[in-house]
Amino acid sequence: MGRAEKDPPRHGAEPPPELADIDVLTVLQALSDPVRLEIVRQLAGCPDSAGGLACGHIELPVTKSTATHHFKTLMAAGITHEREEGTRKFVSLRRCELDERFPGLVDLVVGKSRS
Amino acid sequence: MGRAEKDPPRHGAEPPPELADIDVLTVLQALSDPVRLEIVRQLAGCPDSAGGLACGHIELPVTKSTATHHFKTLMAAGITHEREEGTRKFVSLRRCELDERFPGLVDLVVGKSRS
DNA sequence: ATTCTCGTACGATCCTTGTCAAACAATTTC
DNA sequence: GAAATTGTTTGACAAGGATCGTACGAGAAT
Repeated sequence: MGRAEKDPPRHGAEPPPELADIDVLTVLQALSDPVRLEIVRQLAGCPDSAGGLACGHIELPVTKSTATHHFKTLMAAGITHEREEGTRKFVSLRRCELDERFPGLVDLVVGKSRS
Repeated sequence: MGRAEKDPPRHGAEPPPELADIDVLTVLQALSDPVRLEIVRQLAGCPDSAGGLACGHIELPVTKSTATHHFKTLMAAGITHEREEGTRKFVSLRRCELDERFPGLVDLVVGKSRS
């Protein structure tokens, strides 16, 4: 039947929100979970230079379905960006935008504070 | 009878934690609630010069018992400091210490970001 | 084509926690 | 001393959300 849509990702990938549209509370809530904090840390301190880390390469103490949930939460909060490549997915920190919108936040989370 | 203790606050006031002992996660969790965020904002943008705001003067959309719970949470996370005066209690932001331990955090929460 | 890998979707469960109401305790005020 | 003020404590409750297992779907590898 009529395929009106042109090329939507088969899996429900919602449009990445503008960072300006995101309030602090949402970001804080997203970061207030140990697993998600761990994700952000791995994303921040890695050779993400290219296009982020593959989800499967991020080691987490939870199952895959739970990890999916957390990835979704992070992206909905505007913290991460996702890129699909075949059956694999790459997640990356929206570092520049975060640093501009919320100066110091990423450094804080990553643990760049203290001497 | 023997009053061994010298002057313990009748209400269970736990010792204020050292800021260095507090991890980011705890702080983020404490700040990831709309009511507590509102508290911090009122504390940050007020004539708190003296000794903080009286709990009763902080207007919140919750009952007193709920407010007590939030105040406790904030202090346990090292974000606030409390001072008792008679039957009244004054709450204040540990701004200097926070700024040193978590640079930019308070400004972020208060909304000093964006141009 | 069959199988394997990677991630999603759904449903169920369980734990955390934000919330209130009511009873209580301490201090101030009359 | 009695009443009013201020905040705490406790118990109960509901909503949120973190978690898992299973089933599913889409590419990749054989």
